[in-house]
Amino acid sequence: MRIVVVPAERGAGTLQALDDAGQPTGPQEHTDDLSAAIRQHEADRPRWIWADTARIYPGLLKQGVTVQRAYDIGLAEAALLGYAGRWGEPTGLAAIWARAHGEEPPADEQPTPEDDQPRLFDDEPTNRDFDPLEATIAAYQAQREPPAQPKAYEPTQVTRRQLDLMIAADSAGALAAAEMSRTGLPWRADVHDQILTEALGPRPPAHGRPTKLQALADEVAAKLQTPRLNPDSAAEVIRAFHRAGLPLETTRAWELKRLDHPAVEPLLAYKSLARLFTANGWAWRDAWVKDGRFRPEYVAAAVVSGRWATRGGGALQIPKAVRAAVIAEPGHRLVVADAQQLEPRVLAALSRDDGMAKAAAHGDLYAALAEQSFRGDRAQAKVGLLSAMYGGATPALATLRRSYPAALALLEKAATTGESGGIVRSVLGRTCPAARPGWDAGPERQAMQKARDRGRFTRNFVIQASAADWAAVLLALLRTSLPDGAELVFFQHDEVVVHAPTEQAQAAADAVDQAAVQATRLVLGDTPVRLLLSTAIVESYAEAK
DNA sequence: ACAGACCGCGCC
DNA sequence: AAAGGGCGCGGTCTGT
Repeated sequence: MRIVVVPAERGAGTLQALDDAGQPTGPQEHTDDLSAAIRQHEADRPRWIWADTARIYPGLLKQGVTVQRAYDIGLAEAALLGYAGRWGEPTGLAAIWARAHGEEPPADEQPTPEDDQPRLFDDEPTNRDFDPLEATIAAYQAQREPPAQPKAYEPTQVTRRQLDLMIAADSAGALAAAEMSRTGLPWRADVHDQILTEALGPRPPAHGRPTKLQALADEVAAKLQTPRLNPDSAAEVIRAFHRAGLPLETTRAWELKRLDHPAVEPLLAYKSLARLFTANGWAWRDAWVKDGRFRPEYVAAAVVSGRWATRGGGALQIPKAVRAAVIAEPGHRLVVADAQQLEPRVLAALSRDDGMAKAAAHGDLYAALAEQSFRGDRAQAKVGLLSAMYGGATPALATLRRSYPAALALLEKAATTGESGGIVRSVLGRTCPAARPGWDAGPERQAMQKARDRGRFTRNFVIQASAADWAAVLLALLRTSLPDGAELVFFQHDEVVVHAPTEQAQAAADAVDQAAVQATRLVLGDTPVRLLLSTAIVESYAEAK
């Protein structure tokens, strides 16, 4: 069963059931208390169809209402327009929302009548009779039609089933994102404080530097014989090293490491601690940790590759150094599960490269590659393959091309497609943005540079986006299969953390394993490649891996 | 004084 | 071993 939801002001709204064909069935239901109405219907486990989960669901959660299944018209639209090669086109969706709330839609989101391309919102009226429920239903129905194909280029065949799986996973992801933003990641302020104090010294007064940081800054200044040197200023640091007779283009850590100078070691130590202090120090905690939980705002499918983003708190970059502060609450455990070597395994499955699939059929893909082709040199195999997926060049590249021709051909085809302005897709049909007209304009050198840049992007996109497909499906499956009391508290590209009552932790870990098996089958089909998840049941996040 | 570009680094 | 993909954030730098 499907029910369309259109919220109105002050918690009111309208519901309309749809049949399997997407046609309205039964009467419209107007309610002053949308949360209560949804709570009541949720007993039948409908799929809720609405314009924008991120704008509707947090309010429901606040009222204590959770739902199992949703269809997010906005995410579906982004996916379908992208698939049709029409990334970023303005559509009628914002207008539906705005008009439902009595607002004028922003000018840049108003449909452009002179655009003669078929729209997903063909019939959106511009008069005052506008009916947001009708428009929402029309948008949903339009999305059930087969999507248009891009005229210029069709990179891979994707079935409607695959697109629908992507939309379902994105929609479930949006639910999970709202839930996780509300739940938050358990965070022990006292443990965090110990970590900071040990590394930096006691918390300094506002605008002050911690003692250990100041000591390192002084040491760097002394060893470069530059009083009052600001180690945060790249320009000052470079000038100081030049005065010392040492060449330096940038202040990146790897470049500094090549220099033989007594200031290098304290400078690197300063950079590392300064990063901890500014990015995850006391001020960060004041801003983001409340009542024992770190609550960032998660945004599902926000990246063009389908990866999630977060806003605020840098939740996808929690450094290893502070993960010890993530501790399960009393009577609970953290189930930390991460997909090992996800991207190379996805490459092996997508390319159906026999040799690489063989290496990916067991535990350590890089070690197997090393045995097969690199005289046991695992580091060379790993760096070589990662570099090939990112568009770098290593001595290992020639060997990889010879030993794993299908895998390398997939990457190189994606790269050349991008270089010539084409688009590429993930396994479920997530499509990279089209090159803008004139994207490679300019002098030849510059044009070549832009082509190479786009080639590296599309080369990586097919892998990163397909890995994101897999992870999104995994999360969608896991979200509804966790045991009672277990909650998703963190998701980071290829890793999930579940907070569960101790007696349910093993069941939660089993649910993760099952979700991974199912996600592999749904996304990658019949493949010898194993997508391994390591699950650890721990008290502290730092104990995992 | 402020805004936006750029850098560098954390995570994947 | 090379310095390749994606992101968010806090710092400096630059232009107004």
